[in-house]
Amino acid sequence: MKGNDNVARQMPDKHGAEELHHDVMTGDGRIDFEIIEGLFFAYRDFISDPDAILATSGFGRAHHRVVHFVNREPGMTVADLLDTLKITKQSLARVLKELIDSGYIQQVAGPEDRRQRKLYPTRTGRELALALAEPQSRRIARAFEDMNAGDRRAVVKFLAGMQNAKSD
Amino acid sequence: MKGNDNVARQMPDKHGAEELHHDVMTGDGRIDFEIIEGLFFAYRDFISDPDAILATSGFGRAHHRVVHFVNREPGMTVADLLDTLKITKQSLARVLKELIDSGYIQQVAGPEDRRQRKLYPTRTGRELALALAEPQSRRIARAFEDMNAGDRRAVVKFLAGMQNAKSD
DNA sequence: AAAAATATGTCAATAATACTGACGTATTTT
DNA sequence: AAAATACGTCAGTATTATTGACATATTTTT
Repeated sequence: MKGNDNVARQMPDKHGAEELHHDVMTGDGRIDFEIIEGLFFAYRDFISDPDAILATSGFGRAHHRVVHFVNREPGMTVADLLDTLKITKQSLARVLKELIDSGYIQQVAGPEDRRQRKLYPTRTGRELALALAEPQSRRIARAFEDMNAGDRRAVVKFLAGMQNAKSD
Repeated sequence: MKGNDNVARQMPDKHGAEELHHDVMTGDGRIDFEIIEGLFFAYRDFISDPDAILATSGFGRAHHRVVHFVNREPGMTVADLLDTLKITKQSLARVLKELIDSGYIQQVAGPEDRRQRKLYPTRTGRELALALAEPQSRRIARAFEDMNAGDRRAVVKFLAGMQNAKSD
């Protein structure tokens, strides 16, 4: 009973007079599709660079994010990381454990508060983070190629403006 | 045998003289961390708006992307969609089927090539796409609030420059 | 007309990332 | 001593994605 019981061939208009939209959705100019789609495609391609590198080492995007932020803020705690990534403790657990077991990150008990695990990158962890950031940075440089300093400031301001207000 | 065999407490520096980086990764100024991180946070918060709406209707991000692009280009085929989303046919299949079964999208056999399934949004599908786009657009408008037309052009150009070259 | 290519669908198995809820342990604060 | 905190872990589940193989309808090529 396999195969292609291709509904469309039998009934191109199944529910009879169901109204279909053949016109492009414009939102009457009230929706900024240019930016919405620009962000989607930009981000899709932006993360494809590190994805290709990660695929060879058996890691995924979650590992990338962890190794990135630990390198950017050495000594950050697990709680800091959870807050930055906005994921749950359980989601982070496996990824972080794998990075520690593979020698990319190490934990050190907090000097004041010994309940905390302060996270630090090893030399290899630093190298990985840089290797992942490099193609992304090249892509960014290419995008800014013939733009001026004001243009760059506009982009930085825009990206900041897109973010939720910091809670702390 | 449960519980917390907290490695960090026993051996804060497990591999002995393993070098840890306590310094912030700067990339010697060769890596554009400001934009890399700006993009990450901006995108993370940008997709959190529709996520909240989708959660109530039992759909996920994949459904969002499909319903969005079908609305933006009614009559697109399955192949078009695969090319836009850069996912596999199998990944798309379930999501598309659910949207069709729920009455958000309909298929019509291609008038010239009857192998093709041309995809069209129903009225409900159009409404969903607009409802999802609205908070995103509001966020974008807020980000552009006190920026001028040139700033906006810079952002558009930047987002375009971040994308891979079109293959066709 | 037969063969090949194309567009799509489907089955099976699997992986990565994420979630909720509950509970355990070490440590610090009250 | 009790409560709160930081972290880890177990169990179960959901979503999104993957690869590979194969089926069907249709169109194009030979």
